[in-house]
Amino acid sequence: MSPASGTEPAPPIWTLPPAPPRQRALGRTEIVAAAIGLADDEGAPAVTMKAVAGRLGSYSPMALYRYVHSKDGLVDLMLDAATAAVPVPGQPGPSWRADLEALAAQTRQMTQRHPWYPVLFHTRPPAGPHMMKRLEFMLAVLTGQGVSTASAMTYAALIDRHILGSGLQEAEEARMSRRYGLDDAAGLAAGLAEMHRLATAGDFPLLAGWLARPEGQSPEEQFELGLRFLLDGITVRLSRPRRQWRGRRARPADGSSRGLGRRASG
Amino acid sequence: MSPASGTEPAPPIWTLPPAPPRQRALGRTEIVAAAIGLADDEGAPAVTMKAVAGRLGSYSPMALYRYVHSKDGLVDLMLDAATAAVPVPGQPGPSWRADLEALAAQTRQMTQRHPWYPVLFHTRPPAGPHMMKRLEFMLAVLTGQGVSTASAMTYAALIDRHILGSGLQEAEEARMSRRYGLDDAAGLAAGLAEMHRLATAGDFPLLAGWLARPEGQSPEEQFELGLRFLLDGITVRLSRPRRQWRGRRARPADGSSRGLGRRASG
DNA sequence: CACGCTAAGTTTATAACGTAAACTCTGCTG
DNA sequence: CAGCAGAGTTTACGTTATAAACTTAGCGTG
Repeated sequence: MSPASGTEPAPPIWTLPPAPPRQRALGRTEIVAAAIGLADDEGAPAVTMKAVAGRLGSYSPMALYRYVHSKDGLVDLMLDAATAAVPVPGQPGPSWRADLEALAAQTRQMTQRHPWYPVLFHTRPPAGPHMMKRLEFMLAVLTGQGVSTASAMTYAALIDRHILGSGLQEAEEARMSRRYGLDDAAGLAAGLAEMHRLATAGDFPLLAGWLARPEGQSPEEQFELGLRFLLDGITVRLSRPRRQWRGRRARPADGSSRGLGRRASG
Repeated sequence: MSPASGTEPAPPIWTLPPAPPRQRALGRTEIVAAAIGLADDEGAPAVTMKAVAGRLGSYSPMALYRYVHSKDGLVDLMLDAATAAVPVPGQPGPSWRADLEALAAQTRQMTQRHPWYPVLFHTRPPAGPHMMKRLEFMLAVLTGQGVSTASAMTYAALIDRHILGSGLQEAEEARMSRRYGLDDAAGLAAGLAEMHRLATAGDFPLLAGWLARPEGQSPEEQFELGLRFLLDGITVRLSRPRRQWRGRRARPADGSSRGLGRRASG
């Protein structure tokens, strides 16, 4: 690199960066933000250590390890950071249903901002602090209506399953749209036509008919409908109290003691 | 390899395999069966081309490519083969609800035999012939009650979302149990205790209380409950017909025409 | 019988991934 | 000034999927 006898003049100093500001540039929050931005832009599989480091400047992939310990650690941080963005009230409000509807809507909006969330969620244990806070709120809302914590756990799990399942499905569709380029009409219609061909070949008239003109509820309507079904079901259970005035004593007959590793957060 | 001047005698011929029966040993079905067995035993990430080839005998990973074209192709075949194992009646029976309950139960049993199924399902487009057959049956059952194909699509999607979501959650728990060795008490309790510590540290009393004695509905009860909620919701919609005597003409006001890439199978 | 074609598998090579271990700076402090 | 610690890089290794070239077995045909 030394210009010992080169014909080129030495490059003017001021064209080079004035000095690498060697003062703890990197940090957990920056790294996680870069990873989230990358996942937002290009999807979950685009999150590689190299790509995240590159997005932060001219860093080597190994530079991240000092801060996030491993890729799984980075994913955990991403998930909890995204969860932190869904607002959770400090206390349940007057209407338990409104509370859960609002939380569900906020969570869904988060998964729409971060389509990778449902994809990565199921690859890691859900033990982040913000996930816990969110779950605690759901439990508070439900136990406030007199059900046991165990039942509240079940209801929360059903709701989160629906939210994440919806997001997962839409994330997959988005992924396929991306694969076939950004112009929908071209490749997407081709894939649809191929499916239609298979459906008619297999003698599936209803499916083929739908594929020929695929109309129906929007993802949004579908989400709302499923959520309504679940909340309606919970309503029935709440209005049929098993013990009078929200009895505090344990109810061992409520459910078997199985399901040790159960989890329910999102 | 020639025993030119070695002191060892030439190995007796009959200790060596008599002759490689070079007559089309491999085939799609064998490969897919091996991959499914591997995934059943060791989980979805254990399915690598090398491992599958090894399970079939002393094959090179590249031997599979002639038959399955790529790993994604192999996964597609695995998914459809597993789907083929859930029995689908040729015609809807007298009770639509019994039909859907039976199909859901059979599907769930399949996902319990193949915990990798929900994991891999969301990585591939659901266009396999047996998936289509299964979906066609659900559509037949529901449209037989007078709803449009579009609405039937929505209901089917909600049910499958619940089935696969349940399986996904349980698959994750199984994965964690495997990671911490097979003896539950040792590592699993430690992980639980760690979560409990975090919950108390974060001031989440309800969650901490539950973690201290984690009891509640079994996964089976949870699944049944969620399914009941969904079917109850669908029941309400069915018993409130929007058109008299299952009108055949299209109902464009049923839902917006959005949701082009929608899919609903399982 | 010799020839060559084709199907079936293997070998080799490449690019990308996560990450352990060793190394190289830089700036501060005793 | 010595050296120490923190920040980042380089190098290296084991995996993964898979393209491309090569090898071998068996069959049919001149």
